[in-house]
Amino acid sequence: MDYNPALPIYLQVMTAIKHDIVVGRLALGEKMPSVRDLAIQYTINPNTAGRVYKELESEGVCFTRRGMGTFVTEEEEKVLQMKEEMAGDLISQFLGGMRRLGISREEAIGLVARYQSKADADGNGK
Amino acid sequence: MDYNPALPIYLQVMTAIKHDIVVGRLALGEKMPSVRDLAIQYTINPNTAGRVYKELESEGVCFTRRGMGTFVTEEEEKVLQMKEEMAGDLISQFLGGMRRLGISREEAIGLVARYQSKADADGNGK
Amino acid sequence: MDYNPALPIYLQVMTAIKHDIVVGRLALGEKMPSVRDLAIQYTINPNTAGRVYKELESEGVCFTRRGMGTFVTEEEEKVLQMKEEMAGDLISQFLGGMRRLGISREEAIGLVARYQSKADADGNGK
Amino acid sequence: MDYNPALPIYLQVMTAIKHDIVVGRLALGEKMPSVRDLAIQYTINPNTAGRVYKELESEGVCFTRRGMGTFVTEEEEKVLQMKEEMAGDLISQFLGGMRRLGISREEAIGLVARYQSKADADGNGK
DNA sequence: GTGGTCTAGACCACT
DNA sequence: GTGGTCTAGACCACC
Repeated sequence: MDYNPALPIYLQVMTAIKHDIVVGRLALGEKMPSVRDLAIQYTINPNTAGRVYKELESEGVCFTRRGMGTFVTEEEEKVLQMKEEMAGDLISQFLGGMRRLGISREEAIGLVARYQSKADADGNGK
Repeated sequence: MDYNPALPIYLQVMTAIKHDIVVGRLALGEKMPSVRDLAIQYTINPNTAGRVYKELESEGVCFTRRGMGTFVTEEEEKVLQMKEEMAGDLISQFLGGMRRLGISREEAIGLVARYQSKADADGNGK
Repeated sequence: MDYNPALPIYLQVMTAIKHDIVVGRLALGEKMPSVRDLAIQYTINPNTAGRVYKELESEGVCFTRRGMGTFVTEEEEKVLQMKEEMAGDLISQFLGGMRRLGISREEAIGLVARYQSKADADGNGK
Repeated sequence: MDYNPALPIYLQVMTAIKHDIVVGRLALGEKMPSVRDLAIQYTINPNTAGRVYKELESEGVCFTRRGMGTFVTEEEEKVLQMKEEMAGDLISQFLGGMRRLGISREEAIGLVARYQSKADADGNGK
């Protein structure tokens, strides 16, 4: 994983973990890596890893049991909410960019519906 | 303007200028700031500013006359092409993010159509 | 190498390298000197050497891999095209000079066919 | 007229004048501009203009009569010789360039015979 | 005044 | 080690 130096690393790791939960790579209630393992896995400082879990817990994304470890929340509701929030961020960013290009929401929707990526459109990679 | 350290400054300035052209803040054929003024305006080195214009020219976005200055292209066609390209990039990035959340294009379109920004919900029209 | 002050150095070095490729002193796909070595070899600034490679790459003459180096293109087609282009430039310049002397293309061809260099006439084969 | 800083100006002016003679813009025996007028015409120093005539005279291209001025040679033979010499230089330079591209004289002749300039070949200027 | 080129020296990311 | 970017400051040619 490579980090955007403009953003705090702990935020970027939080986002990556939320992704894992939303798409099911981390199941509801599943045990998450130890702080030390998380630090190794993301090549970050153990202190930073600890902060990641602390912030995620404050958002209700996970909870910790002393001596047991950290676990993904068991509330499906919460996961749906996360998904909506992350999707909302994407949409907001997308519509903002389109607006800056002078493109309305309706036009944007039409464009998304018709969108063909370059790779799809033509058969060659160049 | 604050720069994303993950991207070359000259690319970010190029994008900002393209935006200005696409939305008409810079008109077709209009004289653009001198290399030195651009450097001041974006707080970059005159060399970097020169590179911005050179790269933009190689993309056909502007043209330059020695001793006269740099000018926005006079081909409206080119501006439309730029707009499409920039919109395409936004869509690609948007759909990629949604796919990573496990959301299909069709679902994404539905979400965009129903999307209400926080600001809108609060009654803030801006 | 001594440079013609009337032409940008980077263009002259580009031409020299293209010559090397066209006549096979630099083979298809072969690794080219590093930017720093090129700078030493041609007694130019590393920045200028980098520009040479960048411009050559934009012409499709070479390609570059980060951390690996710069390599001659692997497309023989491209080399043939370069050769034709460089020959075309020579011919254009030659015919232009002849025309300025009031000599037609047909006459020029006849002169070339009968041409004996001073060195040849003296029996010097080089 | 713009001068190539790599070559002495007086040589460049000499070449320009020889051109004028070879193509007949300056006729056999015609009076040439005074040293002062030549200096103005080519925006060079009068000393340099004097040197131009001195060198041309030493080559037999012109002759001077005290109190009368400088005149183009009256020997048609000489003009032919100049033309041949200048054409020979062009041919030598041309064949040298071709040889450096690995192209023989015979091939070069074929290319010249078939040569179509870009402008001639296609009807558009771009 | 305009853009174009060059040098010097620095820091970065990738291998 | 590789190329890529950026700054600083200089000189040039053109208008």
